[in-house]
Amino acid sequence: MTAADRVYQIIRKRILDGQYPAGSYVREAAIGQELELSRTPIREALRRLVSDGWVEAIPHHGAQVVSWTQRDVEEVFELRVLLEPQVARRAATRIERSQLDKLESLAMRMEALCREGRENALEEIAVLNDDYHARLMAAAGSPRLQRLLETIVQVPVSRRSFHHYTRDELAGSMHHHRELLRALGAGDGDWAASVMRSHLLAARAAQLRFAACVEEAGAGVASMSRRG
Amino acid sequence: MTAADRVYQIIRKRILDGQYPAGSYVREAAIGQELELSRTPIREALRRLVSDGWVEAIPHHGAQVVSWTQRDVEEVFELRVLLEPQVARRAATRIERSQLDKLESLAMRMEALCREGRENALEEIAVLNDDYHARLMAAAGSPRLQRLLETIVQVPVSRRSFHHYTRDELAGSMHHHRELLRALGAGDGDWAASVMRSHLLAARAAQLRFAACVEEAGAGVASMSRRG
DNA sequence: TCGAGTCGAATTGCATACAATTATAATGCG
DNA sequence: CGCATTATAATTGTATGCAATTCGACTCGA
Repeated sequence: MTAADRVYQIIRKRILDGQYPAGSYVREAAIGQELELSRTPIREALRRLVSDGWVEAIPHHGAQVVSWTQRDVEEVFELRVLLEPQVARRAATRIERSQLDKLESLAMRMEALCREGRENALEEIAVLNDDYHARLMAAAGSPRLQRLLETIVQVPVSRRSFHHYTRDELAGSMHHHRELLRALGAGDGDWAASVMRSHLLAARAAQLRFAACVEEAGAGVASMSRRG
Repeated sequence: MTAADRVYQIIRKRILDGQYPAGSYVREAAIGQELELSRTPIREALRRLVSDGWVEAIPHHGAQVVSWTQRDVEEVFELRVLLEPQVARRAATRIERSQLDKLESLAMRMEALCREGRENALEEIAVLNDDYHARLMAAAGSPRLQRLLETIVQVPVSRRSFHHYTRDELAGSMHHHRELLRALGAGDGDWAASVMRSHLLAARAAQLRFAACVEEAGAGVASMSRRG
């Protein structure tokens, strides 16, 4: 692995974590100095981040971390609703027993964390959930579909719909994982795709509810500041 | 526009034209010398080509032009059948009169070329066809969907399904363009999506037929060379 | 006081030189 | 004669220096 690869992952992680907030500039010289590297590998990493849609390159001015509007979030959901059911459909006729077992184990661990209801259980569930979807994608056996989704679904943690779920919605999500396993086990692509679609539409609904809530609060704050 | 941008377009064009055949290596030094540039902008262009899936970067060895297998072609069709109907669906409720007129003009010119049946009419039709689809995409108003498709649909000319159409299939394709215009004019997303789907499935069928033909010919040649 | 123009600082874009790595081919050994 | 090993050449990976461009602040004029 080259230095540029490492820098790429470091910067991406910082964007995801919110360490580099939306709208801020990622300076080649600053990062190079911090990581004790020249600007060259930093530049390469930034160009990759540009093509992956994480930052926007403004000629001769810098690399700006992209801002996510509600419209962007909706656009991503629209694409996921198109593509991810296809992942499930393909996986249904291709997945092997061992992979299916692994998915089941992940589902079980998520359910356990869900029941437990600890403090930062959500974060752990999110990690397992990512693993679940990644393995499903691998089972689908379509490198292009995988690449497309990988460039799309990655979203800053602050935007993860997971964190806006009610207790019921979280339980429903766990149920989807289970049902998807049954559909996969039955080799039923239509069923699998349908479950995945429901899974995503549920997530979208939760996100929309959250966005409306934020919108209202924002309006409230705005009007208050206007009054003040 | 920077030098790296120009290099990117030059190399991509050469890959499309078959000037850089699949499997060959694109050397930084060679292109730099030819274009009288240093390796730096060449490198940037190559990295972009890698993320766009045109070449494969082999660490410390070079950038290799990707080879398209029949499986790759099928994968691309599968994705297009998912995504492009959505383009049509979105466009149906968003397109404006002026854009619609422009599409109609393009469709007319393609039909004229088709009737004319000149020697290299196919090439001209292909250009107009690309324009038609690009404008439709613009009318859909989804930058992400556009980016996704742009990175997917570009395919070396030698692979364009257009060139494998029978006369009837070409006429059918023209008819699809017309029907899509009617659907868009009616603002009917379902209709538009359905027409686009047919359009793509027809293209896929033509490509499959062509592939089978090549396969057979290849087998024949192979057996002949075995005999010889 | 406001606006236009100009100058300067900051940042990226590109060229060049060097280091690291890998494939290849020659060579020595079994 | 075949295989492993090593040396070499070719290529990419990285560092550094300079050029080009842009943005912002300051000055000058109305």
